[in-house]
Amino acid sequence: MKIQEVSEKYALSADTLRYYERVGLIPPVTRTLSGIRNYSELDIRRVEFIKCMRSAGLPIEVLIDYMELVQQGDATIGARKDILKEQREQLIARMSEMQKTLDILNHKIQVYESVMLEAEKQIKIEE
Amino acid sequence: MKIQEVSEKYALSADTLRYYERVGLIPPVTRTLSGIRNYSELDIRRVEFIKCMRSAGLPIEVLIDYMELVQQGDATIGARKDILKEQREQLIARMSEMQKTLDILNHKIQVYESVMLEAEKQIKIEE
DNA sequence: CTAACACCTGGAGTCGACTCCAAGTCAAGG
DNA sequence: CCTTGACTTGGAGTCGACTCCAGGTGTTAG
Repeated sequence: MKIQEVSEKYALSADTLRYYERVGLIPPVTRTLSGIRNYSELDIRRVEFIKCMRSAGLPIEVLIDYMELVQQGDATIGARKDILKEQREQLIARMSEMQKTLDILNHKIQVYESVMLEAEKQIKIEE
Repeated sequence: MKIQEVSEKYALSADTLRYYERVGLIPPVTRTLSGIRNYSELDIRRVEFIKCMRSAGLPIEVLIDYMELVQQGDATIGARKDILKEQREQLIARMSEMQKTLDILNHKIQVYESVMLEAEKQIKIEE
């Protein structure tokens, strides 16, 4: 799979895919003889994983550290688990912040809605 | 309430509070005669609201637009509601992305955990 | 009255995460 | 063979959201 296909499939720009590889978020992708990226199944699974983690806001630096450990093999499983657990806690914290905000948004929208209904009634009375 | 107290109470730096005011996220704060910010109840409620919205990732630009409408009075209630509804949709979308990621994190952590348990057993057998 | 410390402003700097560009190479159709 | 369009690299630029700084003013404890 060439870079543009991957880009389209995962809604990540080709520039972003190259950037991810450059900074070590994704290990070097398979290439054709002439040097063009040719994403393998494994490369694509990595892109998918990184996209998912990024979309939840995990910082690039943390993911670089994690992917480095993955490259180093099974001896690093403990360290990897620690990273993921830490990120899970932070993710849960962010989600609960967001839930609070969502509740407030819902409440405000509801208030606006009823204010608008009142205003409409008022107009009807005046008619 | 002086800026430092507000800063401590809401865990926002004094610089950030001034920045929010400068860009219009918060309308000009009450001042003492000598020009020092003296946050009123209302000012503080605004800080609280903005902090909450920002912590859920609502963009500053959107919040500036919203706060501008708030300043313009009741005629803008419809427009405000539209903004909030739009932001609510985006928030829900982000949260569901995060839930997916959380599921994957949980799964990965669980796999690592069982891999580590297996390794331990292996060591026991070898002993 | 002065030292020390919080506050002020305008503007510049930083940081994370891309995003764009120039200048060159490669692949496929006519 | 030549053109056209996708690919390559290294490096610079952008964007959102702060964060810091210099140079000055206000305030309060001793």
